[in-house]
Formats: sequence, C-alpha cells, structure tokens
Amino acid sequence: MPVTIYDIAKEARVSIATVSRVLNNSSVVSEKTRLRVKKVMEQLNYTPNVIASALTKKSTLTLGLLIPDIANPFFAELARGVEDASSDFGFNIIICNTDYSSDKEATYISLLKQKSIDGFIISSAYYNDQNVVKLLKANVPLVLLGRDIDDSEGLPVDVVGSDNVKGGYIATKYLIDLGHKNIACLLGPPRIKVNLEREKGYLKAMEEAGLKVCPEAVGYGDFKIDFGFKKTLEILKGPCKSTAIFAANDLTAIGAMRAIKFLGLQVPNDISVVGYDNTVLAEMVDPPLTTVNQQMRKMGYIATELLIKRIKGERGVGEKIILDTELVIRKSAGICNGK
Amino acid sequence: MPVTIYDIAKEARVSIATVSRVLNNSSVVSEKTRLRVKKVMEQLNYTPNVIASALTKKSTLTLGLLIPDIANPFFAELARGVEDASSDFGFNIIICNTDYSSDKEATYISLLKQKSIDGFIISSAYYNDQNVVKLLKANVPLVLLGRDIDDSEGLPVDVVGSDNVKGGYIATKYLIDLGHKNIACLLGPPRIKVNLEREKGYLKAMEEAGLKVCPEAVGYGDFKIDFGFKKTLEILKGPCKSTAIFAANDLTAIGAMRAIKFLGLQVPNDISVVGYDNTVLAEMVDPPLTTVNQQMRKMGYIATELLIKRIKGERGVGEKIILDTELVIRKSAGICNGK
DNA sequence: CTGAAAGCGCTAACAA
DNA sequence: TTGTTAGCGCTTTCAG
Repeated sequence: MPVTIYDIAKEARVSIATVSRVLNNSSVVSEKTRLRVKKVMEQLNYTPNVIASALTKKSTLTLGLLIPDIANPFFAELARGVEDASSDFGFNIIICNTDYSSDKEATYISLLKQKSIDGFIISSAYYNDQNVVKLLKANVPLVLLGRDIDDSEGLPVDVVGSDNVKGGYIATKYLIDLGHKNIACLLGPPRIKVNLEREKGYLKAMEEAGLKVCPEAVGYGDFKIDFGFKKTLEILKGPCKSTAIFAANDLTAIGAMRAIKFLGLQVPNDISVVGYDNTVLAEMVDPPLTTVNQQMRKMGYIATELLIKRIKGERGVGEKIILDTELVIRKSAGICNGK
Repeated sequence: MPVTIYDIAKEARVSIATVSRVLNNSSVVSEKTRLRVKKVMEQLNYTPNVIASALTKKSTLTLGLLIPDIANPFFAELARGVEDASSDFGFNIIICNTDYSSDKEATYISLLKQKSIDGFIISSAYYNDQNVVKLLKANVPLVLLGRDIDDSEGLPVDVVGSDNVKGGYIATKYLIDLGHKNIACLLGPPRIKVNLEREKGYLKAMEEAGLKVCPEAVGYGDFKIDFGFKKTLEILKGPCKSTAIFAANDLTAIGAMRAIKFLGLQVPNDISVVGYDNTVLAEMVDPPLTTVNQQMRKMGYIATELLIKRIKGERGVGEKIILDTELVIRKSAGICNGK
C-alpha cells in the first residue's frame, strides 16, 4: 500500500539499486538520473522505510536514554539536552525511567537491544553498575551522563559529567567565607559516585579552613525532599550546632529549608542552605536557593554528540568530559550569626 | 554474528517456522518441542530482532510522544504517565519536543512514520492542528493528550483531557467566595483549546455571581512566567482594581506572584492568586500556590492505554475521556481585603 | 554509471 | 504439529 523503492524504480525507469543509491546520496549516480529519481519520489510522495534499511544497515538512528525519573526536573533538563542533540543529528530517543532500580535498568536494556538501537545514554548508573559493564563488554556504544562508574574492569568508557569535587568545594567554601564553622552535609546515595566526589569537595574545604566536621552532621540519603527534611531535623536537634547546610542536590536542600522553617527558624538568618544542580526549583523556593550550577542541558547535548560520533566511528572510546561548575548565589545563605 | 532463529532451529533440530512459532506463543506447537526450543534459546542467549519482525508484522511496539517541552514540569509529568503505561504494556516511547512549533511537529511526525511507530500521543496540538488532521485522514492511530482540536473534519478522535470548564469555574468561584469581585484572568495561547474552556469556566462563575469582568483584566499569553509577570504589572497599574488573579497555568501564576511582590504588595493579603495544573512548582513557591489539580500522570497513563487498545484493534476510535479536576487549596489566595 | 541478485531476520500462508 | 517457501523494503556486492 505505501510506496516503495520498487514503485519509484518503475516510474523512473531505473533499477531499485539506483533508487537506493540516490536515497543514500551515493556519489556514483549521474546527476541526470538522480534528479529524475528525486522528482518521482516527490511526485509519489515517497518516504523511505527506516525499518527495512535498519535490517541490513544495522542502524536505526535511535538512541536509548536511561534515567531514573523524567518527572525529576534534573533529569528532565538532561533529557532536553539529549533530545536537542538527537534531533540536530537526525536521531530520535527512547526514554526509559528506571526508578533507581538495576532490574528495571536491565530489562530496558535488553528490550532496547532487541530494537537495535544504535547506542545508550545512561544517567542511572551506580558506581559499579553491572548492566553498564556488560554493555561495555559487548562493545555496545554508550556514554555515561552525569554519572560515572568505578569499576569498568579496564574497559574504556565515555563519560560526560561535571566537576563534583569542585562543586562541593565552592559550595562549602562559600559558607565558610560567610563565617560558618559548623557546616552540615547532606548527600545522596553513596552508590552514586558524584556524592562521594561532592563530599570530597566538602571535606577539602573544611580541612583547608581548619574546621572539623561533626560526624552526626554528615549523612547519605536518597536525593529526595523528605530525606532533607528529616535529616535536617535530626541534625538541628543533635549536638552539632550547625549553622549551615550543604545539600548535594536541590531537592534535599529544599527539604532542609522546610525543616528549618518547621522548627520556627529562618533561612538564611538562622541557618544557611546551599543546594546543588540549579534546577528550576531553585529559583522558585523561598528564599531562592543558592546552589551549584550544573549545566544539565549542555551535558545532555554533549553526551549525545559524543555518542553519535562514536556510533559513526569518528572517534575512539574512553573520553571523559567534565564541564565546569559554578555557584549561583541567591538568598538562602547568609552571614553566620551563630557562634 | 548475533544468534538468529536459524541458529536456534539448527541446534533444536526444527525449522525456523517452529522457532518463530514459539517466539510468538503460537498455540500449535507441541509442549515438547516448545520446551526444547526454549532451552536452546536460553543456551545460545538468543534475543529476537524486533526490527526484522517489524518488517513483516508492521508493528514496532514503539509509540511517539509529541510534547512542546519535556523540561516543562507539566509535560514531564504527562510523559511519566505515558512511559509508565508503555512500559506496562511492553511498548517504548520516543519523545519529541516541538517547542510549540507546527513545523517541528510536522517534521517529527514524518520522521516517526518512517520509523514505523505504532501510534502517536500528541500533547502539542492546536485547536485546528493540520498535522493531526492529516494523521487522522491517513488513519494513523493517535490520541490527543491534554489537548483537543476543534475541527477534525468529521473524523473521530480519541481525546484524554480534563474538565477545563469546571477547572476555570471552581478556581474563580473559590475567589468569589473569598469575597473578591474584581478578578483578573490570565490565559495561555487561544490557539490551545483548553484556554478557551478555562476562560469559559471563569466567565460562567463571574456571571453567576453577578460580577462584571473588566476587559483589561483578561488576557491571552504564552503560558510562561514572563507573561504572568508583565500582564500582572499591567493589570495592577490599570483601571481594573483587581484583587485576585486566576491564571490558566502554574507558571503564569508564579509570574503573577512575582509581579505582585515586585510592586511591594503581598500574596495573598493584597492580591490573591490561583493557578492551574498543580505541578511540583506549586508547592515550592512562596506562598504555596492554590491551584487546580489536573491528574497529569493519570491522564498520560490512560491516554496510552487507550492508544494501545486501539492499535491492538480492541476498540474503535472517537472516545473522549475527561478526568475530573479539583482545587488544591494552599496559601496563595485569601479573603478579600480590598473594596 | 547502472542493473541483477543475494541477503538482513523474521512472519505467514500453504503443504505435508 | 511441523516444514517449505515466499516475501517485508532496502542495501550491497559483483558484473557489465
């Protein structure tokens, strides 16, 4: 029913091979026949069948994006960058929500492989993600986005991320410069490597300033509002006398702010808060959140570019691109009024 | 290189037809051979090639989702519902950001058709979207999500949305009950039908209460923060003496709140604001936004279910599912203190 | 520069 | 219940 290269061939009085050649911009076709064929294609309103070509060419012009949750503004922003690049380079993307589950991740991976996608962009990886290692071993094109793994068993991986150590450092340093000495640190899951790095930055700043960190004021969580809320309550009621909090993402920071208000205290007058990511939420909350900016959209874009180049064989594998990170100063952190 | 049904067939000592049959759970295979074939599949770690089967079956188990912008929390939430349902039913989804451009929409549609996707979920439609009409005419399975078109030229369309007239009505009625008489109304683009409906609800409530609407206090915009900000400035400086604002989405409402604060006024003490959608942002802003809840995730899920049923031929076309809508009362609207 | 023909991996009659 | 055999729409040698 739909028009195929056979129809075009017949109408243009050439073989299907020739039609295929003009379809693929093969240079060996004479200008004259190329024009003729193109004209017929227009006339018959021909549209090539990607599925059929995929069967032989083994290329679907489709990429898979694995993220924990598209409803989380951080990942939505990454996804936008990924889709922008895909679109610019003629690819499409299939989005999968893994909900932080390795099993779901594995299921999606196997499904997408059956669909012969050309490569994966993975934002859901843990530091020793076995799914990723398997893909690497199978030599499937992939790039890690905003995540890194520790143990790739010597296999080279492409990674696009940002400077998390620096991020943790500048956030903490900023609080220190405001006079804070007891600074709490709320991290995400330790299975996600960025948290270790952000903690490292935090510790570095503290150490440099000769400040000691109160063990009860440092904790790992799940990147969600509720964790920020509960942990902050715990910390503020505990022995640490924290006057400032560095949170490893905006959601946790927002939870912290709510806890502070809940206790009848003020941000930043009583307690200062600095977040991480600079999602849309940061400028929505009250007071607007001072936070470390990750260039999420750009990260997504670059990761996709990288992957596509890899797919096209334009480059080898094993590149690490680390984007810069900077502090966006809003109103949630102020001069230390405590002791 | 990868293992095919031929390898399985040889190893299991059956024909490829039989292998294909067990792959498709055809009932005519004897339990014995089925088991044998399955075992071989496991042993050889076989994974079927969806592309190849798609070529004959004309089914890719892939859906296309057209939205303006995944970075907008409203659409991200819809997308999550869509992906959840897709995943539950064994489908995947390709997400496309149209940026409110009919041209981009058309480009994506043609690309996805080339990829033989099974159907479209469209959240980017205008009230007379020609792209949609064309798809309808071509009898391509599709469902409109959170959007409706006016002129489908007599062709039946599936629509999943929510009760916008009611939404506009209850938001306005709530403000009226709080004693407000001069209520402004900030809408989205009139090309998007929901805005006409929300306006209708607004007008209905006003009329019922015997209130007259001040023409300068009603305006169409683009659903963005900036519009809410500017239009509110204009209204508050104008002749209308508005003491309350109903905005047709949360972003516009947030812009309105910013304008109010910018003028040194307070929300809700001086001016009340009610939004629409109940995105994450609503609970983030200060004060938390009273807003009309649309069950976005559910809408996305149901729309996808509907589409999949349609694809499987389990039902006809032309269904309209309208989810209920309700007011989520937070802190951005209060008793009228003005005249 | 162009055409013939053999697949890509799987499905679906049709036979057996 | 199972096998044989044409395709699905396109790409890609290999000849010419």
